Amino acid sequence: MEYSKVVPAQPAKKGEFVGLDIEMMGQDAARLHIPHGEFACLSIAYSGGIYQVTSIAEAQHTLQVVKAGQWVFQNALYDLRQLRRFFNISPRPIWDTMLVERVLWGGYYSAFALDDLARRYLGMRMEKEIRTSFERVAAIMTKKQSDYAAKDAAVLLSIAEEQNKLLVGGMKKVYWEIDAPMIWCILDMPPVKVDVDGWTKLVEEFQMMAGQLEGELGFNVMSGPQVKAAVKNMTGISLDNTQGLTLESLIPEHPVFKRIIDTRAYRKAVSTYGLSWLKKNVDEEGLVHPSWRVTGAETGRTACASPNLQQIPARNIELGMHRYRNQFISKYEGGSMVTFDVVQQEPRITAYMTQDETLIELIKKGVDLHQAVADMVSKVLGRKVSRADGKTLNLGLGYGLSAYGLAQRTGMSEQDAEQLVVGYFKVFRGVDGWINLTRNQARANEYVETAVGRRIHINPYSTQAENSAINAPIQGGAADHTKLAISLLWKKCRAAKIHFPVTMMVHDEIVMDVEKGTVNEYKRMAKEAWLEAAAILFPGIPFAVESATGASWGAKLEEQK
DNA sequence: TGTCACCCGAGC
DNA sequence: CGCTCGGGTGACA
Repeated sequence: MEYSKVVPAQPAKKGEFVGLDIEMMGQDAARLHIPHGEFACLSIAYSGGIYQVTSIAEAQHTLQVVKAGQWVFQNALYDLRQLRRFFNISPRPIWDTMLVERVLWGGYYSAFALDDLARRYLGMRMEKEIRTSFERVAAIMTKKQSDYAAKDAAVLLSIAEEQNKLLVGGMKKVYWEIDAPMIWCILDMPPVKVDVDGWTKLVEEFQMMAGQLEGELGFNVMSGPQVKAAVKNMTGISLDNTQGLTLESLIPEHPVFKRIIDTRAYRKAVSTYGLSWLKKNVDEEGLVHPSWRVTGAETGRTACASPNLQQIPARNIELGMHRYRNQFISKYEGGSMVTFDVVQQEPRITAYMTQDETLIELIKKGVDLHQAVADMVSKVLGRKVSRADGKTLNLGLGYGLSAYGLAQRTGMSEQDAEQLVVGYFKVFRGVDGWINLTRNQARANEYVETAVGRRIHINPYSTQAENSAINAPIQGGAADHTKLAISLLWKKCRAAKIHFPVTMMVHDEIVMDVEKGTVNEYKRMAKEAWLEAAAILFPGIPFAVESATGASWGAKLEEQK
């Protein structure tokens, strides 16, 4: 690998690809998303050659030399987050090979690391073990490591050039208008503050309940075999599986089922969300630094890990599990947590995709959708349909709706489920038509698209192909909406020269941590962002958002109680 | 003792 | 019936 150890002199031409890659020494592999470690080098590849600089000052200068180019990173969040520790970098469009690859091949490939891309586009095998060797603490890089880093930058450049031939039409728009701007949003997301004492007390409470209940039951509720044996012994019932839904359907048969379900909830509360959660995820200042992913799911949804803040308990209010959300508080003196969520996001997107007149009419009227669907299906079937069934239908639609699945989820017979589905399609002809059309498209193209053209590949050999074909454009459309809204809000904040307050993104909800006296300004901007994004992506469909303000993230749930 | 498949369940 | 991340269990080396 031929590269020079001096700062490049020749400025990058406007818009030309510039491969950039940094290496850090002595990092902890478990928390790569939290900036730490020693800067080792910045490698750079462009028309002017391949260079490698080993000091922060040279790195800053190098970026100035290539500032006119189109910067290319593999997982830009990592590199930019590190570089921003040392000097300011103005937001600019970034070609992130990993993110572009997800836009191009979401649902087709499942591996998006640099060596996967190198093999895919260049037929090249990369040596993984050198890459991981950077994690070990060492004073200086070996020649081998240095060569490897330089090669990374050159490879990046070549991959970007290949991807550029493919990124066209709707995919180009999705990347530049939705996904790429999210890089800067995530970089600017502040950490989240947790009330460690409150959390600890909660865990102790649940710990006691778990121990007490499990002691009374006398077996380990987390063990499938033990639950099956105990249930057989106590009730004579042979369980196929021990899932919550299965146990729930048996509650009328014997009191043990409810006890198992509740005990499991307490066990979950103290395992996944126990003291180890605090120890692993909260720093000395009570702050949590999660790892957000611009595109975590094949459908385009974001994802979050270490910890995953998109799965903090909220629903089991009966047992008080939602109180975990009360522990997420403002880090400002007198500050507030402001949540904003989209009301019925997926049904609205379904209405846009299907252009079903009946569904659009219901949304325009702003009625209780679950009840309205129940009433209308009830009318065509000539029998009572509950609001709960209406809700199941609305929700199930987003999952690809099948009578089999509906029956599985609700415990109703497959015949009843089939009847409900038939009734639903009689009422919503446009939805029926769109589903058939979309499934045909999936078969013909092996991909489906969201409203703006995000492509999600569908594996025709998967048994779930039919359902995924329906789910993907709806779930993906919702992801488009949320990400676009967040980037619009980020732009508004920059224009107003105020900090970006979004600490969490939970699919159809954002959570902002705002300083005292700024609630109304942020609320106005967030609402505008949600609605502007909806008007861009789904014109003609009215959208509604709801917000709640309080001392914690749980304010919304406390209101609903 | 460590690794892995599997099951389960938290969120949307 | 869709998409995630993460923990516990039990089998196996």
